[in-house]
Amino acid sequence: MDAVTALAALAQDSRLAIFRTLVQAGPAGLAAGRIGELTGIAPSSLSFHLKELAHAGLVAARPAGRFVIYTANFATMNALLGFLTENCCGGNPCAPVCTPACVSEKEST
Amino acid sequence: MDAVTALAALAQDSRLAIFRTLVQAGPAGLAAGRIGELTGIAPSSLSFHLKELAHAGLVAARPAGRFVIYTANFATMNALLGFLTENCCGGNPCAPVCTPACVSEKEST
DNA sequence: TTTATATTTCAACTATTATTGAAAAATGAA
DNA sequence: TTCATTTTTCAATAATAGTTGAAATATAAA
Repeated sequence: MDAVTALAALAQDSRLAIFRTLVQAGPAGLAAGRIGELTGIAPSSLSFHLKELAHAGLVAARPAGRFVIYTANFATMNALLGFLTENCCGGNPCAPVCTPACVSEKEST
Repeated sequence: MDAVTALAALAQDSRLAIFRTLVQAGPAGLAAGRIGELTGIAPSSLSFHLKELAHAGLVAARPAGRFVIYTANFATMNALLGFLTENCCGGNPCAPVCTPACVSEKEST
């Protein structure tokens, strides 16, 4: 995982909105068009940003008929959170360092 | 907290290295020059990036003699992590949603 | 096959960001 | 006061990113 790539993917209004929408949608995901409705992003722009998120490994695409279903990649998200807080305070007992924040059904193996 | 601002601040090699160094240094923080030594970033560039991080609320500066001590802002960091995972899977029982990853002494009140 | 729907691709434009080196400001020591 | 150290500011340069609208692709329905 490239943390800078993932962070850059999230560091943008449209993409952050898309990603959070998918996190909240859970492992079932949402069709591209539905994401567009929920976020108010134009199709062209939406496609661009979904690709950026996919490139960063933060979302996955799965064709379903003439729809494309996008889902958040919870493993990447958790890895990113872990990376940010890695070895916090030099490992000294400073806090409850608990990282995984969301685990989809498929990834709970 | 503006999440996009914080993410943008972290979405850059030098700044991510600086921030993680400060997270690991804990609440004691580090002088600017020491951060430069540890990360290999030139003074001018370092000053620029520290300001970006401070603007985003991710680090704080504290003068000490002719040094300036920088510290990570753990509250902002935790708020950011929480924002990313907010209402994960629509609130359904999908995972151990535990967010705070690091709490400095001063912020444990 | 024809039509409608869903999504992606492309080109053009505008705006923002990172780096460098030299100089300036602020503080403390001699 | 004079000198050395630490950090910040400034100007110039080079590279990257987001939006829009029209057209293209692909799948499904009539």
